Amino acid sequence: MVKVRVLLVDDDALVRAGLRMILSSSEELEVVGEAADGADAVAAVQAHRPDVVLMDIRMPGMDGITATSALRQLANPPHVIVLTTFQADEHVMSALRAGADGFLLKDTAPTEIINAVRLVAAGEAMLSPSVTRTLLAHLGNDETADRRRLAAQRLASLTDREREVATAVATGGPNAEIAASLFMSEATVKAHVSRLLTKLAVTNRVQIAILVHESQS
Amino acid sequence: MVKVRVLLVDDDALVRAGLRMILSSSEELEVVGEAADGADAVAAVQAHRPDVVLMDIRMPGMDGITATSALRQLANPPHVIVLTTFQADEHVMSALRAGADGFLLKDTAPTEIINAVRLVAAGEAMLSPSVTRTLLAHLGNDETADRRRLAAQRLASLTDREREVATAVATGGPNAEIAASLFMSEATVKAHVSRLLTKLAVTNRVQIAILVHESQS
DNA sequence: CGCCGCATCGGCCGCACGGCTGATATTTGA
DNA sequence: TCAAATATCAGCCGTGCGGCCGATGCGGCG
Repeated sequence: MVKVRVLLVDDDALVRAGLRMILSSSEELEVVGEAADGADAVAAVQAHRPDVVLMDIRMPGMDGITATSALRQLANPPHVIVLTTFQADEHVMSALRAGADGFLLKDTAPTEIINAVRLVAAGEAMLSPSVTRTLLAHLGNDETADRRRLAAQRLASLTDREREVATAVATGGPNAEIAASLFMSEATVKAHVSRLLTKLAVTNRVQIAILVHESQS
Repeated sequence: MVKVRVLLVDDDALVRAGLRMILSSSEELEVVGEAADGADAVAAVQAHRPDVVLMDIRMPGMDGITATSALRQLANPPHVIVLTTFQADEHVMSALRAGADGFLLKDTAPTEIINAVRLVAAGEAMLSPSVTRTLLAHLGNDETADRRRLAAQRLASLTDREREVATAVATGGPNAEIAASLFMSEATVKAHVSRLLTKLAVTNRVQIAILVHESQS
């Protein structure tokens, strides 16, 4: 059976040593290299062709997020697990968008880390529970979805024609263009927009556009 | 210590019995009721006020997804874990959008199920690894994400200050307000906006707002 | 029938927007 | 250290935006 090849990326040598200890306790894993920052990581990946990269976020030079993006650009990219102490929400989202297959907090139990590496190597994904929480929140549970519902609700009070004008406004075109696309006079567009502003209780067309876009997010 | 109150929703009595067995092996959990379809589930939730609902997707009558949506509308809604045999991608996404805090496959180990219930009761979230996989795929695959990346890319060519102005423009306020919030003169705001229009290759502030909002979706 | 909501258009007017030109610090980098 | 980029501000000016008033036609409803 071929071992899973792992690369450790962390600016702290102690952390790398600790991880190496943990991972080496599994027969199936093999640490094939280490790197201290993002740039090193890219080079090390090309040199050692690991299956999985354990990546810290906070590093001098190229940070873990950008490094992850860079790695995913490579041919035959490795799977990446982000391993960090904090879970600031933006980090979570940007790491996952950058193409990470895992996001673990450093207080994760050693056996869990090993398990995560094996899963990720097999093409699955693994997140710490609280990270999953953040992800789901961003997906549409909380305020994001509430804002969407609210926007949709306000737009619902409009007539069909008004809503057409609103979506046209949301494309960013000038009134003349909107008039043409909806087969009406520019004066009519202005009349509609005026009514939209009052009905939606906003002060200019930018906010109309925002509402429309929020309702469709 | 107060036990976590659990409600089982599945049209198959055998499955409910099995789950009851599994969960009752934990001291911290207490199955307070069962339901055989979505409508029953809503009624049972109102009757028993569970902390966590284990919800099957495929059920006669109201399915698990709609039931989940319905439950989240309630005051003091319970956490919902979807528990199903298949993991068709649309099911995963719509369940999570409906507000599920967990999504487990029925082949999940009993201890994992118990663990998931405890986590979810504590406000965390828990997904089976392969479900996480699909979720992440949907996060970075979509045309939505492509549009997001494109927008973000265009905004990346801006300077920090310009980006601040852009996000301020995206709030829909007039130039004077933007000037005040960023501690600069209105003339400077106009200068920045003009440069934004050229750099982003758009024709008016509405389109700036759209770009900003797309980049953050 | 008259009333009302909706969609359509026109004109007037003030103001915010956006283009253009040009000027002065400050910071960055070669 | 000097040039380039960036951030700051000013004035001018034309156009689009948005407020306001009013008019017409059309369909539904009591």
